[in-house]
Amino acid sequence: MKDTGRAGAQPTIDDVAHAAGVSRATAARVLGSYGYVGVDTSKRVFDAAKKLAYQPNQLARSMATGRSKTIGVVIADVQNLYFARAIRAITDTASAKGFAVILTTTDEDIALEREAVRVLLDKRVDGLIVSPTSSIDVDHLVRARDRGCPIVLLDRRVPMLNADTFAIDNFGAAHQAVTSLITQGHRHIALVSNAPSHGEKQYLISSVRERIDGYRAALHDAEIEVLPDLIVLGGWDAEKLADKVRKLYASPDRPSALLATDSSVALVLLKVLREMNLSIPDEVSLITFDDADWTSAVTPPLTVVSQPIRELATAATEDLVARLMGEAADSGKETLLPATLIERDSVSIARTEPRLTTQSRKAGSKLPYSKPR
Amino acid sequence: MKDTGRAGAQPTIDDVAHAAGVSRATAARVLGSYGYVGVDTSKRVFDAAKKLAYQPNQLARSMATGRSKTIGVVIADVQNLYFARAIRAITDTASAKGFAVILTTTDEDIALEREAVRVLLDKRVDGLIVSPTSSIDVDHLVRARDRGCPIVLLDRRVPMLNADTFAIDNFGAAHQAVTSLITQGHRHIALVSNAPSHGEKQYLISSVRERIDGYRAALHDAEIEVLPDLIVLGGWDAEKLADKVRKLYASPDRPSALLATDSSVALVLLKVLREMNLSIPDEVSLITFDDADWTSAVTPPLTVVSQPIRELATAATEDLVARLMGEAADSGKETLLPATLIERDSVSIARTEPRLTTQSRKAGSKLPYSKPR
DNA sequence: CTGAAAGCGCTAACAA
DNA sequence: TTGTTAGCGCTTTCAG
Repeated sequence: MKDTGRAGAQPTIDDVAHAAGVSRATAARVLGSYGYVGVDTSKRVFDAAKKLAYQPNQLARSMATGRSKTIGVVIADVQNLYFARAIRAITDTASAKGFAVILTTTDEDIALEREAVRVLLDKRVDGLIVSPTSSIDVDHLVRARDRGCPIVLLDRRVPMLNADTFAIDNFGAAHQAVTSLITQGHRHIALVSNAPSHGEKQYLISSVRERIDGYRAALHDAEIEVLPDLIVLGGWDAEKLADKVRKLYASPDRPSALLATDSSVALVLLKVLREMNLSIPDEVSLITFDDADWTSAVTPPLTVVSQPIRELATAATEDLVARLMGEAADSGKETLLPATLIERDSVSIARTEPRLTTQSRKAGSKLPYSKPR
Repeated sequence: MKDTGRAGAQPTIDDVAHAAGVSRATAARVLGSYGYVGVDTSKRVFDAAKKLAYQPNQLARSMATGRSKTIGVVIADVQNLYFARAIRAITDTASAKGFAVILTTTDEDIALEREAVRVLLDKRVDGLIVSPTSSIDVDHLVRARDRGCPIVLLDRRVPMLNADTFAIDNFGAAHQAVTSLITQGHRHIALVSNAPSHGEKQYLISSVRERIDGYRAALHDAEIEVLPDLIVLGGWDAEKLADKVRKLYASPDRPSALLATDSSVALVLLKVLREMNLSIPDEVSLITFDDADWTSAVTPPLTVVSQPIRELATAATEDLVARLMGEAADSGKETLLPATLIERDSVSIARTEPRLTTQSRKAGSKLPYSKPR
């Protein structure tokens, strides 16, 4: 049913050896370029290989060497700007180093993350780049590491794991952003995230938790009270997040400034503010993490905390590869690259007049706020 | 340092067999759930496996069965909205079917595409989902298919390959979009793409080519002359594209409407129009392919041609998997899912007055077409 | 410098 | 029902 008398498919190294009139071991040596081989023998083998269009079977090679030249990537969702950029950087640098990338997605679900890691381990990836959903629910990661599968962490920390970690200084970045808002006179600043609110503080994704801490610290440093209601954790359903934000703006003391923990949150904010007819930056100032490509296309262009995503992911991959190549080094190192506050037009000076409440306002001021709905 | 006297790492199926007091074959049977096995033997094996935390080595399994339970994905760039959504759908449905996904990126470079396919073939992926850069430079794909690696195509066609293809009706979608513009009175409509202009028409990515054809046909149907200068192919450098658009708007007969072939082009357009102080939709109407999440966050919200990306990618993956599972069916089938024109606020009625030229204008007449340059 | 042979961990006939 | 035994394609001692 197949073509020639020969078997249906791929020529093996034996075929090449045969065609070149050498032993399999010799063929393997020249094809794998190791050991000593006579120059003319070598040529014969190469020729034979080319003629047969020989493609080494990586599976077999992996089987024999114990290394698959593959790294596993575990992230929440490729559609998220941060991860999209990260993955691009990872595949680029991995393939430059001769590694392929298996991609898995967790949707921030710990069960899916466990499953993903299991699959990756079964496939015998040489190492893992993960952006873990939880910083405490990490037994699967610990086990992976103990089985000899190196792990590097991206964007999020896992203290227990003692793995190399690549991220920005989230605390500092949030602190800086909030401080810049305070400097503009804002005192009623909310932080909005799409991380889920249920559970204890330590269940939060570490980067978000650190941003919250930075936010609190900045307020604290300015002697502004931290109001719990101004920290809104919406969960991953955009519509629910939107509702919470609407509620936030229905209350008498509306924030005059917002800090969004990522660009998809910013999108929700934009939508809600528009539907409530609140103008940026006149009525509400806004800063968001992540400089998505559209942030300067909206009106007004958004002030953002820009993360060096590509650099982080590249560094993470290089670190992992180095480790796989045997360059030991002790793990647990943290690489914190600087984030940049890019000031555009979504932040303005807070009005010096008292904030408007539901019932009254002063001349020269804006529209009365009407409870939506 | 490890547990029992056994070696450093992963327990093998032999270990399990040993621990359960059965032969390797039996252990394999229960673990692989095939063949007949006694119920209590089965239990013993399971227990042993659990106790040893046995993880089957997929590499070995692949080696033995000849199938790797892995599919390769070859696309241009994860950062592109279309591919990000597609990949999400692919990984989701693949993993639901028990397949892992190796991701490669070509950046629309045929050499990289070749390389990617080679790597994937070496890794013995069971099948390929590809969005090929070229519709004629496809020998590597043909070879892959001939080697027995099924291929399904996403977004783009390759006539020579006779592979199952999943896309929208690009011709029809573009035709519809342009027609809707014409209906609003526009007659000077440009199509803007970031596909590279060099080379012959057939070197264009097929989806873009078809959109251009649809654009021409719509104009033709309305008896509007097709001006070559109104088809701008910018290449993948955003800045160069921006320059071409600036040039387009520097000429006396500026288009009153634009069709962008994807959302990243739309972003460039937004930027240029803003910097030239041209307002949408008053001075320029705009429609773009792909309903990126930000399209309704900008001012004004953009009218878009929305593609059912997730559905397409899911269908493609299911098709491939079915094929891998042995469900033959003849290949070459084309699945064209409907795209939707979502009308928002970036299109308005063309002014009936003559368009303004830099120096003068006449009442009621059209602009004379001047051969640019 | 080259060849023979022993695996890597698993599957799949074929026997028992 | 279970065990024996070949491999899958490649790497890698160990002799020669």
